[in-house]
Amino acid sequence: MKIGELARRSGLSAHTIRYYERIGLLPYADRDRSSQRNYDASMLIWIEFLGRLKTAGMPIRDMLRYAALRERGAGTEAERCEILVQHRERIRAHVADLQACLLVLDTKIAGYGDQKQRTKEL
Amino acid sequence: MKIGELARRSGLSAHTIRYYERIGLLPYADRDRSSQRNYDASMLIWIEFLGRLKTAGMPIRDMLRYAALRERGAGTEAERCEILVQHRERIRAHVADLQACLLVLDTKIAGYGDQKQRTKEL
DNA sequence: CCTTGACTTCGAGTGCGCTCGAACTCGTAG
DNA sequence: CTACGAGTTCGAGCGCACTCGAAGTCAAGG
Repeated sequence: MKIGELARRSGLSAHTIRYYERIGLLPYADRDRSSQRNYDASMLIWIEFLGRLKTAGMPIRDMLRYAALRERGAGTEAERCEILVQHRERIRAHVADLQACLLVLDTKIAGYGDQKQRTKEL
Repeated sequence: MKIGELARRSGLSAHTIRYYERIGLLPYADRDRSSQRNYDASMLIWIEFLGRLKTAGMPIRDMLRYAALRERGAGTEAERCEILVQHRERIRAHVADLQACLLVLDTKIAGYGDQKQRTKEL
């Protein structure tokens, strides 16, 4: 698979894929005789996982640590796991924050609703 | 209250408070004879609410729309309410995304746990 | 042979949300 | 009187995560 197809299938732009390779988030891809990157389907899995981490708010520098350990392969599992566990805690905290915000918004919106109600009643 | 105290009590830096005023997120503050800003406690409430919106991931441009309507006062309630309702939906969607990420992470972490288990057993 | 279009590298530019520093003015305490 | 600390304005700089454009290469189709 060339970069264009990977882009289409992953939802990233080709520019972004090259950028991710440049910074080390994606492994350096094999090139064909005319220097074009050639990917196999497993890259989609990795990109999808990166997308999860991104959605989860993980900064790129942490993804880089994870990606680097992944490149090193066996023997790095404990450290990789540690990164994920730490990030899971951050997400949980963030979800709790968001839920607190939802409460505040519900209250505020209910307040506006009351006003509307009173206006109607006039 | 001068800017330093507001900074201490709100958790923002004085630099950030001035920046927020500059862009219109905080109302233009009254100045004393020597051009120093003078705040009353109600500003803390507003800043705290802005903090909620920020935690909730609202971009500054949307906070600005809300702040502008608030400045205009009465008659803007419906529009303000609309902004909050829309943002509440975005937060809900985001929470759902995060929960999906948590599931993926739990699975991944459990996988690493298994490996650790197997290693122990060797 | 020639065009087309997808690829290559490289470096510069963008948008967001601050963050900082320089140079200045005040009001109060010693 | 003077030194200090807290304030002022202004504009520049920063970190993040892309995003884009220029200039070039290459393989396949008409």
